[in-house]
Amino acid sequence: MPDTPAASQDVRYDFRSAEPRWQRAWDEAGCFRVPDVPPADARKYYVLEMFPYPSGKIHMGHVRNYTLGDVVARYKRARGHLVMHPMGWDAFGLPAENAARERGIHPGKWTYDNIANMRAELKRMGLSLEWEREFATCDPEYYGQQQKLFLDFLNAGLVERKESWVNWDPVDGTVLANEQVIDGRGWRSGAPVEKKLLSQWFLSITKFAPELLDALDGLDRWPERVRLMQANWIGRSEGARFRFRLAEAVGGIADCEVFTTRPDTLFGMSFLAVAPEHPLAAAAAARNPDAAAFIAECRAMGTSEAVIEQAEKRGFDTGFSVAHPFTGETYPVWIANFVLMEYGTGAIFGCPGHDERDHEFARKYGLSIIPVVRPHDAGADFSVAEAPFIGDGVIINSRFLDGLDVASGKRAAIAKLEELGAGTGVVNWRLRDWGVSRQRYWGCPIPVIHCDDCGVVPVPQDQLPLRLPEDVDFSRPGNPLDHHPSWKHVACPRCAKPARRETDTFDTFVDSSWYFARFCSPRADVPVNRAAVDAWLPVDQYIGGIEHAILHLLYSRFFTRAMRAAGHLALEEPFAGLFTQGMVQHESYKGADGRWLYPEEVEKRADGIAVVRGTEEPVTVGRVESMSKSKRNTVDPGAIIDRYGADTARWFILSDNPPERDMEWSESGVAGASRFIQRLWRMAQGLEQALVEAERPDEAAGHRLRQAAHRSIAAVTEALEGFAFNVAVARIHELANTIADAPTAPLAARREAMEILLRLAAPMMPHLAEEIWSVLHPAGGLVARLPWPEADPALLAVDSITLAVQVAGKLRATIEVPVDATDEQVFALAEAEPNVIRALDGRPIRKRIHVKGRVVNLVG
RNA sequence: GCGGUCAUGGCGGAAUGGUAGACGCGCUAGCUUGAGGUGCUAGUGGGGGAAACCCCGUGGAAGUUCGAAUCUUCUUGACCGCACCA
Repeated sequence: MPDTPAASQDVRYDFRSAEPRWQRAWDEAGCFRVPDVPPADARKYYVLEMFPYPSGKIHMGHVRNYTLGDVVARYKRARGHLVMHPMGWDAFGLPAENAARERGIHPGKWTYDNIANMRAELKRMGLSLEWEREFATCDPEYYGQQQKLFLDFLNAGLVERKESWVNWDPVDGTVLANEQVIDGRGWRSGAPVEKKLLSQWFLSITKFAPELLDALDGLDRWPERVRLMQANWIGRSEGARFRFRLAEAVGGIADCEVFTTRPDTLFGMSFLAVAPEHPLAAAAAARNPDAAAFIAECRAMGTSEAVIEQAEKRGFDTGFSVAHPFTGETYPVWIANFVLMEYGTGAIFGCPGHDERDHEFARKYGLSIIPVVRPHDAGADFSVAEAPFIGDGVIINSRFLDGLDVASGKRAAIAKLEELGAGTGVVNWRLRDWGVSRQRYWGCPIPVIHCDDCGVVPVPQDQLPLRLPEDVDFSRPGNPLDHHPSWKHVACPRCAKPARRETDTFDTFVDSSWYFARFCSPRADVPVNRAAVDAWLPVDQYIGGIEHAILHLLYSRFFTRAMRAAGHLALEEPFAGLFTQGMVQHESYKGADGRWLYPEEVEKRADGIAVVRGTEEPVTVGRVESMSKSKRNTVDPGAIIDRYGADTARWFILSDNPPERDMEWSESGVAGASRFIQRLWRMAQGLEQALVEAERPDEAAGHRLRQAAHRSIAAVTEALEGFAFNVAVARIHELANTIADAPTAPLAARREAMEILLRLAAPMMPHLAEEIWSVLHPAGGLVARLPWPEADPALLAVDSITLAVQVAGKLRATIEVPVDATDEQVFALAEAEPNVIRALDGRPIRKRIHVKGRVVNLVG
């Protein structure tokens, strides 16, 4: 619509006053509140975005994540669902302790101050969140319930205490996660990391390994690649587990068990290798200082250095030997750095002819390489001397296996092993139990007490929550809980003798493994109110970053099953639908001296040259990459909302590209979104007045406008259903263009089209929708309460359509035909088109194709 | 190495096997407005043509089909995940 004089461009939409006003209105009307236990006839819908870590400020990734979730929540609400959309904080973790060490702020104060900041920032986005359900995982009310859950799991036999190898930082006196080990050194202390055997708590996730794998097939609203990543992580493999008898027992060890997926190649064996942590290696070390030195070297390597060393396979010949279960021949036992204690049995038989690692190892140490599988198409020159052969083929040099293919060779070898009582066919899993002990302060205390007489004793239920002490000292390295003067000293609940509290706290992944369930009844004095979780779970749509594709989601799936085993819910899968969003990226900039510059420090001049704002210093524009503080290519959401408003930020972030892909945040893109918001505001001016209709309003144009508006309903609905928010945005742009192009249509039609547009756009730009709606309907309610618009079928019906006419598959013309036109009518029209006649060039038509509503193709 | 995803104008992208490039950004020209981020109109894949139109075009090569961005095979490249998993 061309601007009328009354709606000139000085009419600006004042988002600064409107946005807070509508946020208050939604809040006061309680638009987003739902009961813990919904009415029986309610169509529930649970929308959840991965809750944030309270780092202090929200970033663009949060804006994208929460905007996506909010569109879903608002849309589903309009579709008549009872929508739960809660928010909370993943509030335990190391950064709070770092702040305490570096700046002397208590982790609790640091965390809650950050939460207050970020809550205010999120509220400015106008998200349809139910803040009444908010909690932080560091609230004792939350972690106390987590402690109860842990004790329930302990009772249910899902918790174990066992020794495990950890990355140990000898300077900080703490265990490091793999990602905290950089080049073999502690990320904070810089000290070489050691492998250390510690007694730790484990959750028995492996008990559910088959179920966790099989259930992936049913998660049909999860991205395929996430399911694949989980399947790989769980890592099921079929093979055989069997024993080699040692030629001579050492240190009381008489045999050595191995796991293999290739029992068919057993006759190609040339050595046996064990991990440096294997008992046989220890036995060798006890007799031979050189073996001990080799093992110590492997251990000092740490987990991360192993990556650097991965090319080099190293081994140590123990001098022990084992007997082949089929032939009785003896083979040497090596300690090898490439054998993992954690996988299988920590021991393998080496078959250099048909395994790359074994091949490399055998060549390095001059061990024999025997071919036992020959490719089906092998020529006379077949050899495994240079490279191993991994594929399928015919088994050779293998006595009773000769002539079989690989698959039947495996079966035959396993049958023989079982017959000999040497071993058995097994399924092996890559997944390991989940070690949850962390030697840290800012985490949920593990509620057990160690008593010299009674062993491990659970903290009694009436003493939960077991709170963290407030008075802790961060000036010393190590775990403040451990060196707290009094906290860990307690009487044993069972025998009343002096005992010690567990001073480890939980891995923070534990906190986030059940928060989605807690949201259903966040104030309950049990972990979850059964009626609430039965009604609300599963989460219908979960939205978050792909970086959590494995651990967080797998742990949550495990927790759901563990909670079921403990009787807290009846569910198998926590997240029925999962959407993984892409990252937010930005150009990076460097000044003349190579320093990184923030986007706001850079000015792009009209001549296309970038300079440091206010100077002549040239700026190098770098790659578009994920926003990171180190590269300073970040944009502060708060600043964007200050300048453009929340609706603009939301609209741009949705419009740029499909949400699963990485997006580029660009200044021009935001400016464009802002212009569109202002344009809609201008277009709405005057529509509220009961103006005298323009002379002779164009009823036909009005009808066409109405048809377009009602078709938009179907188009936008389809786009939103498919998470194609960028397409939904495009459809709304089209409708706006159509309205603007119909200035002669009757006011009522233009107003109806505008109202439809607003309601379709409302999930994405909720404030502007309310603002315009309130002008058009001064006494009307909130758009947030309106149902989704419904298209009038009469307006969707069309009486004629445009058909493409092809000649031999090439477009030559378009024709207008009645929708119910017969083939004969369509062909007659098509063949009369001058351009079609010319393209046929006098050739008779050999074939006529008419696909109703789509195309006509004539082949001459 | 194994597994997976993707490839369309200057850019982001759209397209149930049926008019490729919707919509936006950017750009060009004109008109307006007026000095701090405007508004309007027209155009904008490449080539040819005054025009009507024609030819080419969805990383590359082949195939299936009346018809392929879409399906199949091969190939190239980018990205992601796992990675000594026996």
